[in-house]
Amino acid sequence: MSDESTGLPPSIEAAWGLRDRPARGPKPGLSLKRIVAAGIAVASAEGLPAVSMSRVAAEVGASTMALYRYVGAKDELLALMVDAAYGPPPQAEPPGGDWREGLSRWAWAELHGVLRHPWALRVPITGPPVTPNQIAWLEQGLRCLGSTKLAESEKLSTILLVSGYVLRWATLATDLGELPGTPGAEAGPEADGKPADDGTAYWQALAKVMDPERFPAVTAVLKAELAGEGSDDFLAEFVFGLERVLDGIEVLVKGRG
Amino acid sequence: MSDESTGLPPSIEAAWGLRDRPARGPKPGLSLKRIVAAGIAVASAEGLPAVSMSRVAAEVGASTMALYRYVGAKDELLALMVDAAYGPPPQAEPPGGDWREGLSRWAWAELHGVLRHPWALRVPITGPPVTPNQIAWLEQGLRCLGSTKLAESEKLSTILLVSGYVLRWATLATDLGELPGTPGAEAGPEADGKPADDGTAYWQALAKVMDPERFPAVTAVLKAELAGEGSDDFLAEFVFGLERVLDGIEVLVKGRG
DNA sequence: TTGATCTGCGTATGTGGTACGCATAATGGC
DNA sequence: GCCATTATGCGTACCACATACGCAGATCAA
Repeated sequence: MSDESTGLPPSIEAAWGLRDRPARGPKPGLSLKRIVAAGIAVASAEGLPAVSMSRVAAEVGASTMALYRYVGAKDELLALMVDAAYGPPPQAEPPGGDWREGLSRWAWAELHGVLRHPWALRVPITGPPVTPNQIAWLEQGLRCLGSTKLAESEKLSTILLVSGYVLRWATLATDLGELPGTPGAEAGPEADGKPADDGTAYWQALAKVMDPERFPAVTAVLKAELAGEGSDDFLAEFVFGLERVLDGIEVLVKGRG
Repeated sequence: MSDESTGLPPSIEAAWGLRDRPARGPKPGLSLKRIVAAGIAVASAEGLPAVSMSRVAAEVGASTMALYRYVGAKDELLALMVDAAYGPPPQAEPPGGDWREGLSRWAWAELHGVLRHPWALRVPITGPPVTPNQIAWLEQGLRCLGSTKLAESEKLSTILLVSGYVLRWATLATDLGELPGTPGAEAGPEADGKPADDGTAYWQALAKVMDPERFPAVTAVLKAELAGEGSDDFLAEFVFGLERVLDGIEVLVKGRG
């Protein structure tokens, strides 16, 4: 039952620093790190769809199949890319500090991370987090709650809640084209003839297909958005939701304090 | 500038009921509805990866290319599948009712929807919602907030917040294998020799790769999870986060009078 | 009836993930 | 120092899949 097999793919174990290089055999000409870095370079420059095994292999100057000595499948490469894109989490507040301040910082750091690597938002989720940096982020988040009296499972749910908000918001924001740096596949933001999308294209399209009488509430929002309320500082909308989440957590924490 | 082009794909416009059938030409032998239903059938029975254009075509007794008379690309088919899976939203509370009660119902309905169609969680997001049912869900959610004094953009953020929580939670829960009905691609939950995953496999794997001294907070959560706290009723964890979200919103709503 | 128009779909193309197996390189044991 | 052992790089497939293109036949306006 408790033997040493983790059930995790070898490349993930390698990312954890397990799996020392075997004694016999030729030295590896590549490294996981280089491959992952190449994948990130491609994704950053040309978007996630451009990341194919052969494209990444070309980037490191190897053949396609050489990569499979380092990762078991493309999914693993993508997972490792996301992990590397996150990088190590920001340092924790001194223990005993304000949990709200800490979680807020943590959320902002995650936001900045995914905005620097928008492609990471498009990587299909294949399972719960198992890579070192992701776990390290989780660790930092949980530590922020160390001074509270929440149960362990509640802390986990709380972190999940905050992180979920950040990722969802970032995804929608990049979807709406309100942010730079999300090349769909090939072209830059305004490489074609059309003017750069200012984020209203979505609402305009909606206005044309929607019956205002059937959808009065959506119509009201739509009008407000087209009138430009709040779009002058799109981060203000992020702050709004984040404060809501933290308020909700605070209600609970104080109730236990 | 405001001509009649929506910029949306024809199949999406068709889902909105625009685009009457042209007068000339043979009658279509298929329909969007049938194609989408076939896609859902395949996804439900064999998982999202099994949904290929040829597989869906076989399901409706047509050739692969016939589908392209109805949808412009596979992405559109997936979007329409998700829309159909959501279906119409639950009926709104009588106007003026309690917003919290309404939003809570709304969140539960969404949860039940995605648990009935777990594959929908795996459909890659390609843009903001533009399909009729998705907009209808948005409408219902916004209406719940009709009795509050929130600004329009705040209402939108609020709905995004709640929906984001539901979807993230459902995704993680299905990832952990705690739920039935998520066939990865081919096999049922326990088709191979191994016993059905009770949801602890993830935590056990983590325990083996993680250094407890570097990750004390994660280790604490892990121990609690392995000890079985809360896993007896996995929906309790959903409730926890949902109540946090609603509490946070309530703080704001009450602050506005 | 005739021609415009639209449908179903056969064919073909390109791309991408990945199984398999061989030649080659490094190492440990003798 | 020689050889069995063990890894590595990678060439060669294979297969699945999305989708461009174009033709034949159906359908209806005139």
